[in-house]
Amino acid sequence: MKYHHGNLKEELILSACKVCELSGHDHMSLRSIAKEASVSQTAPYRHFKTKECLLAEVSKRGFEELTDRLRSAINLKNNVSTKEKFLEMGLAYLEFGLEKRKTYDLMHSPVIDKVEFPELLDAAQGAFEELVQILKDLYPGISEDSLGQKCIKFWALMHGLVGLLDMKIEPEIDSNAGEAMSVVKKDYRSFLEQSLEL
Amino acid sequence: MKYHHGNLKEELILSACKVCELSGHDHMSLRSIAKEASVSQTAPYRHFKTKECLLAEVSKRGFEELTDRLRSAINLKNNVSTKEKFLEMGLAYLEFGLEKRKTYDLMHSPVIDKVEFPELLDAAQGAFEELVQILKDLYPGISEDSLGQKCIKFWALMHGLVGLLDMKIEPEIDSNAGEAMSVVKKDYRSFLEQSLEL
DNA sequence: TAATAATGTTAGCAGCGTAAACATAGTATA
DNA sequence: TATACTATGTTTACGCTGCTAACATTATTA
Repeated sequence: MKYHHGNLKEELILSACKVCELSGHDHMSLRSIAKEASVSQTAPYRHFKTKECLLAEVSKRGFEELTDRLRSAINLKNNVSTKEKFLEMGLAYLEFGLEKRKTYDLMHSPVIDKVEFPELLDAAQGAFEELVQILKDLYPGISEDSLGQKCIKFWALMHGLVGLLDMKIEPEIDSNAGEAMSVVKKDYRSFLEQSLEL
Repeated sequence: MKYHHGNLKEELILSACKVCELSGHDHMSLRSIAKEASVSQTAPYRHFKTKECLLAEVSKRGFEELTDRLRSAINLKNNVSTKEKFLEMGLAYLEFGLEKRKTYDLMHSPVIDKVEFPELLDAAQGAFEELVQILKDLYPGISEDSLGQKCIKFWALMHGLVGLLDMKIEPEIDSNAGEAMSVVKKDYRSFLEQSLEL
């Protein structure tokens, strides 16, 4: 075991990602991350000014993975309609949010002040750009304002849905009727199709 | 100054609400709450088993206030259309989310495991019920499934919008075009109207 | 009136983020 | 090549945190 690790910064980020998805961001201590990387408690301070900086890096990785997933969803099949690609993108967003729930929470948590981390904003913008591009393809010649509105609407709906789908809170339509959420869960696709007015 | 406070539990909840909206839930310590209520650091433990229990109470109050606001928005004016009332309710939701942002965050934060606090779930259900009721008025004879979908769609959109409206992340449609979010901010009402298909 | 329960305080533990001082290894310069 | 410097690791320690235990005071009840 050498004194100098060689690649500790990257190792710490990976450990942090692991601990985050395992325990959730409000249960991850710098000490547990350091332990996961088999290094002393204060070693992270040689690579990150504060704990928040390390969390910001985890968050950034999250946005990068989300961007990748959205892009993949769009590009996977070539011989399908733009509308179909758009739907696939929506599903990819939901899947990411549900599979990597704890990371998704961190990405949207107020514990990281995004204003202080420009590269985090850039990573988030990356995901948005995928959306903007496909919306432009879907509605050729659309005005900037309409594009903006559609963009926001999609993003808000997806973000809200991730929260609701995972949440325990859900509207109880009727005491002895099925729960509203299960109706949605049964068929994301038709729900998306209707909600996004496709 | 008497030894026995008489109404400490309620006082602590109010102090906690105050500290929450002032500092955000990840910066509120039991000690600071106790100090705000001018009581010893461990006094809260006579009324709340853990810190989480106190936070759950704050969250519950949040849902109750939200419910009140939604109800008020619907009932304020009597001689307006159901559609108009529905729009007012949407605005009320957004206003609550933006005005009480820190509390809103706590209400949706994973730090409180909602499954462990049934009365918190009840409070959240209360808000949903306002929505369900007005949707039934708006679409008389609507099927349970459609009602469920509309319900989820509204809630997800509102929840997502609160996040986006407050967030620093937003889609950059074009480098030198206005930001998408400002388009929405300029006129919530018309955005809601369009997004909710009214 | 005496016992008991309820509700407050004080003292102290282990875990946390972080700073300071120190140790070791890799790099640049003489 | 010897030496200084920088980068990167460890140890130690501080103040803050949630929480428990032991104790003090007041309210309630037999």
